[in-house]
Amino acid sequence: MDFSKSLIAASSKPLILGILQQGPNYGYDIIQQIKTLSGGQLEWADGMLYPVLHRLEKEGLVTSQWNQSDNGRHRKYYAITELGKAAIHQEQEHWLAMHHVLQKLWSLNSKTSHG
Amino acid sequence: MDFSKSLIAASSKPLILGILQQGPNYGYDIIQQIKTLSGGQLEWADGMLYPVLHRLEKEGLVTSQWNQSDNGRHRKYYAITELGKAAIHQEQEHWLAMHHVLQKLWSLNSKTSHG
DNA sequence: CTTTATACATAGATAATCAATGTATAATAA
DNA sequence: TTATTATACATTGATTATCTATGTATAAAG
Repeated sequence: MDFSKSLIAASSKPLILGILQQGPNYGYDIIQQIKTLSGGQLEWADGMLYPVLHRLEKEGLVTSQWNQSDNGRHRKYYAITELGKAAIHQEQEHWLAMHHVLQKLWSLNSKTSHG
Repeated sequence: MDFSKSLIAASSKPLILGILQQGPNYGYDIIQQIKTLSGGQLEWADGMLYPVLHRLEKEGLVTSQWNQSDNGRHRKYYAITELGKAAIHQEQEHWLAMHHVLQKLWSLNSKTSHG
């Protein structure tokens, strides 16, 4: 689909926080979930995700913890904080507000402009 | 409302192109329209708008033309091109696709997670 | 020992907002 | 004339973000 950088940027925070609201998760699986959720439209590279996770952690919206999986591979599990849950609501409000502005504009333009 | 930079960035292109689809317009008035459309939530500074307009022109999505207004002040009117109209559709598709991904995620999280 | 999948991390190029600043015209007020 | 406010366009510089490329490491399959 080739989404623009800016749209990816605008969605990364609510997307990741939203996934973590379902339970703690680690980077590699978050990428798979994003792909699944979007029906294959969004394919994040790992080099994209980790800097975002580190930023969210720095902002106090998530915490991280190293854990061993069944396989013996080490995984860094991220969990959402209370601050992170509040941020989800804020992100959701902002997104919906912008969505309504765009919808209003699109509805204006879909009407024939004579009358 | 204090929208994030990234959300402003993601909306700037569809917002401006959408406004210009209603007819040619100039920078100062586009800012007023954005404010009106958003119910006062979005207040763009002129230093934000003009670089975006220049970028859109460089991309061939809009054209510009100097005109005198009734007052005698000179205004640069921007008009959307055919390429610009096509870009609107693309922007709209991308926005809606992302919107549906987020909505799916939010609907998952609004359900109680025991069952 | 090679390849593939999993798993995390950083560096550097590129691109974008946005506050601050500058130029200029017209109207209003002293 | 001078000052202020609203209109109108433009650029600079600080900051912030993606995202490709690259690196490290473990485990399984062959």
